[in-house]
Amino acid sequence: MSPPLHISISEKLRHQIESGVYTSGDRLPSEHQLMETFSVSRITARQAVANLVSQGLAIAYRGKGVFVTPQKKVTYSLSSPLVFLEQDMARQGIAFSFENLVFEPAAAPSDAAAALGIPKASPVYVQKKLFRMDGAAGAVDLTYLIADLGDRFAPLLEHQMTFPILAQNGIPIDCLDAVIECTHADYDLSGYLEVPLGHALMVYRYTAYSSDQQPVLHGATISRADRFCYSLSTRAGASA
Amino acid sequence: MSPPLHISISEKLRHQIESGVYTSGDRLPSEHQLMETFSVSRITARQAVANLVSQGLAIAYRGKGVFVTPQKKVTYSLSSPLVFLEQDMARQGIAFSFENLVFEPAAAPSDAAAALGIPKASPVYVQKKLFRMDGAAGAVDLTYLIADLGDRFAPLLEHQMTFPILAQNGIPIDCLDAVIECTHADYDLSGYLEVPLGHALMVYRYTAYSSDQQPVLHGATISRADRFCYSLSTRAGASA
DNA sequence: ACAACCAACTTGTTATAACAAGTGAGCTTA
DNA sequence: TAAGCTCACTTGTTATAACAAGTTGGTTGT
Repeated sequence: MSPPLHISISEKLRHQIESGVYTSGDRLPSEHQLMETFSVSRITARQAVANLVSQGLAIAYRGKGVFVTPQKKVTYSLSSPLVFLEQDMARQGIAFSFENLVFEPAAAPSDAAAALGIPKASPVYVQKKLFRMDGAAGAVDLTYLIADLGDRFAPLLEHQMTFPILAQNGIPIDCLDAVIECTHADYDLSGYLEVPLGHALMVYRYTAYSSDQQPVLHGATISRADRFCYSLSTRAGASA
Repeated sequence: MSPPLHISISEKLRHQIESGVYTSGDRLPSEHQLMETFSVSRITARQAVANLVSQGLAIAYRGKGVFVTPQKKVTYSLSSPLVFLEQDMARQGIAFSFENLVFEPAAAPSDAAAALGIPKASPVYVQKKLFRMDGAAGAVDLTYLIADLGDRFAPLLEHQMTFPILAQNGIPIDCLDAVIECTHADYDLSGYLEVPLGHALMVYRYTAYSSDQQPVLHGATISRADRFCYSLSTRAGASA
């Protein structure tokens, strides 16, 4: 009838977080404190905390403690007219910064090649960016299918917004195909994205086409599922 | 340098799943077998399995064992022209069934009321459906903002697809606002959806408008994040 | 004053142990 | 034959214990 102890403790802490006893960034009681407060073993206290961490409500740092994760989500609007992540955040007035990690000619990854309809390992440009906004971090992987990109405006793409730069250079993005899915952080991502292993991630994968229906780039925006959500609208004058 | 034992074991099992040693529905080695195979304690073996379960790669049943979750995801296309879940699955040739749980007049829930722009607790119709497709289950909560729904075609909505029934009765759905986010199963949902506590869920929330821009209904489609994904396209003749 | 060290805290990993509880096969009994 | 029981196996929960490893602040020594 009664739930396991670790669930009860989790729920108690969750309610305290939701009711404001602990707010964004606060330190939760240490495992030792939970042991004494609830008269349980460390395993049980640990499992209670693990429940919160696995759901993204808190994050643990070895040597420091367990801290409440900000609960507010950043909404990325996918509605027409198409805007890239940077633009949409600017429109919403959310502080946004990104850091270029990689920008170089490379052989097309197999998934991007398939999406772009080109042979695997075709020559493309690959860009990797980290972005930060409102305390949350994410990653963007881009695969550009533009032959002479390097000579023309590659340097611009390293430091400026992708879509406007493309448009200014005669390649306006007209439409795209996209998939939104949820995956989990694996060992490849930990550190790179500061996401605990096993944490849920939102992945937004898209293929962008120019106005003549030719594929231009393939992208993946990877973000923490507890900090990001996506919105779309088919209404005429919508701007939510 | 070397990762913790339980991570190594998780990875080994994950690779075995991905390489086909264990496929959809197969039983993984029991905790006792893992203890002997890898010469570790039960805690470590358990933690290795817990990693897989928390990522949705496997699901554990007490008394039976741990079984591989189907990895294939069902894609729900949100592209224009608007189609409801049932229709899109039928179009893709995926076996689909739903079960009506609740259909009754009720006071509008606060979130639906806010989305529909009506006072809280206004009279509405509330419907709850469970659906099954391709081995996955999900739930649909609908809040209808139609005053004389009961007298006209309410019974039809219990057993047939929502959008066509609305259209046939003079209420064609023209456009919608939607948000896609990822949450986690809490105690309310376990059992109801056969989702383990803490499991990631995809939530698709939308407000549907008729052709005269009046809100008609508010809905939420809740599904397992490891079994569902959403796609959209702004291309003209797209049908992916 | 400053650097180095250390002690006390934190979470992370792992072992051993026991009991609870759900499942299923096989045996026993009516 | 059929119902019911038992036993072996499964995962779930919890306790105690020890060490590893990262952080922080205070103390000590130069």
